[in-house]
Amino acid sequence: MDQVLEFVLAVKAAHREINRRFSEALRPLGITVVQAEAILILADDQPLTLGELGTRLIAETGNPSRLADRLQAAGLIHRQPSPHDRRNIELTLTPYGREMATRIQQARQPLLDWGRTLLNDSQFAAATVALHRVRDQS
Amino acid sequence: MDQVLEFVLAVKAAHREINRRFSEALRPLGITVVQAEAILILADDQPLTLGELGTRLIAETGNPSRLADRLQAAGLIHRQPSPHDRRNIELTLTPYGREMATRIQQARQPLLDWGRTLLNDSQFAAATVALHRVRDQS
DNA sequence: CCAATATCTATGTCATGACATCTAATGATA
DNA sequence: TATCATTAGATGTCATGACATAGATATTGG
Repeated sequence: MDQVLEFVLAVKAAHREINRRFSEALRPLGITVVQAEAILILADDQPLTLGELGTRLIAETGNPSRLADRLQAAGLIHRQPSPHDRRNIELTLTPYGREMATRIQQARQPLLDWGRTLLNDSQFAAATVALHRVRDQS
Repeated sequence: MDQVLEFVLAVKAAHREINRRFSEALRPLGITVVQAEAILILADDQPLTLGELGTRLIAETGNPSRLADRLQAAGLIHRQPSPHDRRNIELTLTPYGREMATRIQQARQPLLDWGRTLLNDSQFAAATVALHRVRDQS
């Protein structure tokens, strides 16, 4: 088969498998993969606006309004209009959200350890560079 | 950042970019990426049951019943219970579906050409092997 | 042959991505 | 200043993935 097509299928399959494993690890926490990613992003850098969060989630279009709805409903984040520009909504973690961030990291660690057994350093570096080419080279 | 995490993010970003470009190329045809993949799979190997199609689409769980609904509603496929085992539904392309397969391949070709400029043969091979590791190495 | 089990598909639900459109708030320009 | 354009977010719609469950059909074991 065409080499490019094989690569594309491999990207798709790897993405699925990664999400499947992460989702499984998160099941005891009662949150989804995307919700976990959002919480970790906020734990690392607060406050963020909805648009900034969307960019970091690599969700290109639209804004994660509804994702924020669910995180807020679950008591994980606060949502507050910025005093400087009331169009901006600033998101911050609640105490429960910060606790959840810790639990997510704990749940994720075995996956990262597993991942590290798959490839050696130079293989990871090469694969990551190759994947970045898809986005960067316009 | 952790090397595994970088790799994971790169997989996600590459997958998004690939889908974005393919979706854009397909817009004139009025079908989605997954619909196009299903049609190409059927064009290559008919008839297929829903389960077999699901496997080839790398959609691990569930079955693409609703995808088939839409393809059928669009006049692209036929859906017929297998005479040997009436639990199986055999999918085949209609003449319109076969014509669509050709148009999809034409729309996809520029993307494959673009893809080939991103990496050389050995880079593609190495990246594909690395990605397969994620699925194969349990 | 019958009952239990397994398999395949359909369907309901939820979260998400992509897209379009709408509103509120801000900024820019005549 | 008044109007228009821009920006951020909210919301509606559709297709999909993941998951659970139900119904129809086959298979298997007694």
